Amino acid sequence: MLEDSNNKVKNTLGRPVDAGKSVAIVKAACTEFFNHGFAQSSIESIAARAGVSKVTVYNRFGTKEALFVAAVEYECDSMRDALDFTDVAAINLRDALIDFGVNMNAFLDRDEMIRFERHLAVETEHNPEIGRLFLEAGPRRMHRSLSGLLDKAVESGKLDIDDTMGAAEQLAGMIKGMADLERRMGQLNPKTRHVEAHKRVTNAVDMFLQCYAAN
Amino acid sequence: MLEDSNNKVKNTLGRPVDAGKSVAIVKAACTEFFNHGFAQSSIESIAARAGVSKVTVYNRFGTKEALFVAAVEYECDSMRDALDFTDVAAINLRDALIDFGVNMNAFLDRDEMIRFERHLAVETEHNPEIGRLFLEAGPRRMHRSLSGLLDKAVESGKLDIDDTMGAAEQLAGMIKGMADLERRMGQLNPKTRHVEAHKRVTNAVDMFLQCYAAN
DNA sequence: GTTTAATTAAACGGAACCGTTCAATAATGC
DNA sequence: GCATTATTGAACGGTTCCGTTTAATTAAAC
Repeated sequence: MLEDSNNKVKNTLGRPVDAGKSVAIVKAACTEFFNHGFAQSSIESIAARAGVSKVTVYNRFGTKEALFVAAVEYECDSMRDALDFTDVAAINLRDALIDFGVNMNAFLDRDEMIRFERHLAVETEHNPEIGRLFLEAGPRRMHRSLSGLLDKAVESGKLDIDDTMGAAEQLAGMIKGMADLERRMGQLNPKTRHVEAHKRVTNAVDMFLQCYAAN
Repeated sequence: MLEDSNNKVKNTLGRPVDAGKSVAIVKAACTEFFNHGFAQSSIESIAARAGVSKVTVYNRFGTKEALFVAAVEYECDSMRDALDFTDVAAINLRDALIDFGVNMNAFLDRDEMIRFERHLAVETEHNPEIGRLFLEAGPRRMHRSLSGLLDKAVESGKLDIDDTMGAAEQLAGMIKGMADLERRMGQLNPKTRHVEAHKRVTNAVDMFLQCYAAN
């Protein structure tokens, strides 16, 4: 994903490009950007964190904005990789849905993800494209994944749902509940958040199944 | 809410303080802060927008941070005032809930609110207290309001719900759906968002009633 | 008119940062 | 050795901004 050759013909002459440095820069950029925001992050601190000179950063990425976009893309790639709760090996549907919900919550509950979402949302005001990148890499992917799970349950006669995408949206919405907002506003109790989340998930799944279970 | 006298004994001597200026400053601060973020906003542009000298801003609010807090409080006050969909005079419960959902969605769908939420979430990282202020003034208030509406329906025998706060959370979550995220990431189609929202609300309410309607 | 306090414009010191330039050095192929 | 490219450190010009100071002006009470 990180194209290092800069679209140039591979040079056989001179000092070779150290590919690891681009990765180090992007990782450092993620840390800085998604912990302090775009404007608050300086290229120099990113370079320092990456163990690289500022000039190298500019040589590889051109501008601060381009580096930010690269950081977003990198983070989205990580999301894509980490977002495979699809292979739920649960025996019954209820357990599968609860599993999905608990995993989803745990995924969203990580500090990195919270901060990433916060700062990304602000930067979409300057560059809407990165908002689309994020949604495609994460939420929409997860939405389709849950919808697919429901599709299978419909096919096997366990559920009776017309619009599985809509139903998946309902379930995901209930699973998030108010915690989504409380989390983003930094008001989720670290001690009780996991217990509360589990309760919220089971309640949501049970309510959901009560409605959509096939007669 | 805006205390202008600075805890001093009212002066009868000298030039009197122009109370309108504090309001103008806070309003200008809201515009700047919640459109460009804290760090990107300069005291000088706020002062200019308020038609006031920079020194006056510092005389009244002391620091940039204090001004930001004042702006958040002002915005939260506005929220409190605007957040009265309580008096739903709908005849049947379904209409009342749909009304509530549509109003809530319209409230959240305003550009000012979207930007306010975005920038506030980022600033909670530096100052968690403002996150609490926001949640109390807005979301939690609305949550209790919806829960109260459900309570009445339970009392009058229309609904059968043990945990009305939990149920209200479920309904609100479904009403938000994915749109909440899409909106924050700047990917909600301006042309279809209202229609989609209405459909999402009615579907959520119907699903909700199907589950919790008293036998 | 005099006194008192609020307000202003202008300027300042200090800091931070972006993006560039330049000379020096490092790592490769020949 | 030489040629070539990557990389570095240091410095620079330009900009922006914070928070303060100063001298001048304004609006009220007396």
